[in-house]
Amino acid sequence: MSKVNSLHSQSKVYIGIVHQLRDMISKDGLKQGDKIPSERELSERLNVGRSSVREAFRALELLGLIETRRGEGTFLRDFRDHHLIDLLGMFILQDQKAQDDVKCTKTMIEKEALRTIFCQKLDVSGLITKVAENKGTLTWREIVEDIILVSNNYLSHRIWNVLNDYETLIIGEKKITPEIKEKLLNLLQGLEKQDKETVQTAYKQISEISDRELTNSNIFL
Amino acid sequence: MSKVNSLHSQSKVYIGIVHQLRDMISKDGLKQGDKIPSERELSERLNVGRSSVREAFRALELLGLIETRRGEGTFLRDFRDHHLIDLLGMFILQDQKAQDDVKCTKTMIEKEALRTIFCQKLDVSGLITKVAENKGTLTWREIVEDIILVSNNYLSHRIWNVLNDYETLIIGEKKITPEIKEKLLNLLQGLEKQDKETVQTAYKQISEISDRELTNSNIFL
DNA sequence: AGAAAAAGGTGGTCTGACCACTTGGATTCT
DNA sequence: AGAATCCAAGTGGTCAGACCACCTTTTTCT
Repeated sequence: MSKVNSLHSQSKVYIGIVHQLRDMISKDGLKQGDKIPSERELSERLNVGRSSVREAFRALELLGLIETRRGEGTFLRDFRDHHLIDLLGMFILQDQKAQDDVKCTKTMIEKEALRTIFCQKLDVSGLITKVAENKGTLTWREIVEDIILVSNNYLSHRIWNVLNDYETLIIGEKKITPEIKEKLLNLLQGLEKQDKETVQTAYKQISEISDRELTNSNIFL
Repeated sequence: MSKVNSLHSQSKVYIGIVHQLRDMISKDGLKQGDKIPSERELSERLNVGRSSVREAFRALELLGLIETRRGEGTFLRDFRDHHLIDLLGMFILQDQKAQDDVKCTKTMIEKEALRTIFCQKLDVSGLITKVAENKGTLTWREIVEDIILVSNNYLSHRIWNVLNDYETLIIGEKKITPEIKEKLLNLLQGLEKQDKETVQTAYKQISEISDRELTNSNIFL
């Protein structure tokens, strides 16, 4: 009984429920979109009050990890869908230093991804095709995300996503101009041909172009 | 009345409360450490049930935005102290690949910190003294943390901390052997003398030593 | 004055009661 | 039989009230 308190000795019940939930998810192999036991059932199963279950649910909901639908139930959400950033942005927006940190860290991840792709000679031919054939539907985010995905570090990808969300919230979406597209192709081809110089130059150029636009956007803040 | 629902038409009350809280914080100029009105008071002021206030509080608490102390009250936390990543980690980092990703990402942050320190010629003399005079009380974590702090990217620091916690949990704490201490001093002095070669060599050596020990530890997993 | 006890405030939790909404099966109509 | 309707059960959303445990402050007792 009351596994909630036995395993994770923390005081708060709702924290215990969060942990239980996580265990339950991994043990039962629940995937995104699957249904989670109802509040009432959980409260019985775990010997806790329904309100405590709700507290845990609401916390996870705000984090974007679950989704509740009135009259239907509670469901696991696609982890990629987090709206963490709305929240964070809502509370942190003011801090200029934090914004700089976000930019630095994001850049770091991007560079590292490029480095990894370069050093491990990972295949980017698909990406080149994608960019080359693009007819305007491609977003900047999508491309950079693809690049990071090729580098095959899911964690970095997640962090980058969070940071990008945050930045987008403040600055807005970056557009792909023909100019950027060209540099982007240079960069990708540089990766493919193992041409370090080209990659570095292209990346630097893209950064400069972006910064130029960012500065413009910033005026309005 | 019920400002909660009037302004932000969203259905859920607790979401409205989160927004109200945000407004309240910026309007009253609350800083980290300041006390937030009690659950009972808020529930009266906003014409909502106390349980709804609690749901909002628990969500913000899990996000690390507020802190509650039984018998005392609820307080604002350092916004930059969010444990977003902890949460993500808790739910996402479960397999071997994820662990590799953690190591890569952690290394990336460390390297970037070194790069920043090197390029911006930041001062590490204090660190050198600290390491040199160390009488065994210094932990590996502390040193690397200091290095990252010198690079002055708080966000990276937070992420690194989380990743390090995660790794420590799985692998255990790294010790500082005389061998590592020596390489560490080389590295720091390299930074100070703007000697790129020394820094790179030292970092590589330290990595190798660490990996050797990590491999040993891993046997027991 | 100092120590001990009581009072008041605060978060932590549970219970029970409604409400609003969705769903699916039973009922009714054609 | 088939289609449209209705209704009961299940689920989340919210509230009110009751305790408990804990901390601080005040009062009381010595």
